Amino acid sequence: MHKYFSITELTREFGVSTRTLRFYEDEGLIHPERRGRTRLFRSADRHLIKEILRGRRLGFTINEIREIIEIYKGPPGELGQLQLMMTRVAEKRKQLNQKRQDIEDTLSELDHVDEACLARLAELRVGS
Amino acid sequence: MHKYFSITELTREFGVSTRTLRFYEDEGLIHPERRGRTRLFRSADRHLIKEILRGRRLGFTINEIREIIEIYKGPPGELGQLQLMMTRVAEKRKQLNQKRQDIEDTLSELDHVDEACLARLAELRVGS
DNA sequence: ACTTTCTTTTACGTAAAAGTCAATTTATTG
DNA sequence: CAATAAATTGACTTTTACGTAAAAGAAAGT
Repeated sequence: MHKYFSITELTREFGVSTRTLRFYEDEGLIHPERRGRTRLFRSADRHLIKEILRGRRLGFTINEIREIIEIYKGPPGELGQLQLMMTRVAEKRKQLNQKRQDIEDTLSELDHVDEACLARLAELRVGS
Repeated sequence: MHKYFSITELTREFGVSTRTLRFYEDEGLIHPERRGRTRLFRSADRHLIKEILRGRRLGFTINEIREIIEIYKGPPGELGQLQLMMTRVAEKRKQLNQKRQDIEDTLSELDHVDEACLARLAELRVGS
């Protein structure tokens, strides 16, 4: 039952360097345990790394990723904090919707390009 | 019929600095005309800027954006080039689909957070 | 015990994408 | 036409997100 992951295990799984994982720790995004000086990653850390890399693929900065991770930490007890959090969630959702729209637009332009390519191919085959 | 846009007009429209637009020109992404030394942007440039910023929001690098823009320039005549281009289109589509999946995943996690917040709010209102 | 492999810390380096500043030019307008 | 505003280039700086190298401690196989 493999309780811990080593750093290289995770670098191999996710295709990142040890430097990157240590950097994320420095940034306070993950908090692996220690045996002596060696880092021991648990599956919670592993899951967080997934989230981080997902954010990275979407072009979020480390700070934005940090915000998202903070959000995941679950709802706080106090009313004011709750309302603040819901505002933040709405904000992130807005950013994500914008990105989604950007993706749809780009994909549809790629579709046009593809069609144009196919048309040109057909022409070539006929031997224009 | 407003044939040209000035640089500041476009910086205002898109919320970027003049330095940024000049940077994109240096990178060969846009090619505004010149009257003397002053840049004159046409709507084609304006449209390109939109594409660039869209790519930027999605976390593409300048080089990746350049690739996308190259793709938009329309299908080439020669067969080999055509096939190469279709490969590139497929590649970009793959990246975009990954990003879209990332967005869906993140949005659905935000939904969970939101629900948790609402639940907690309800509790508070009852006065737990 | 020896070697190999992993891991650590510390510190400096770097590429990308602009920001900032200074010194000019050019354009506009009262 | 002098003044002011807007635009230019060029050089230097900054921020982000790591890369890389050095030096050394620890673990594991032979």
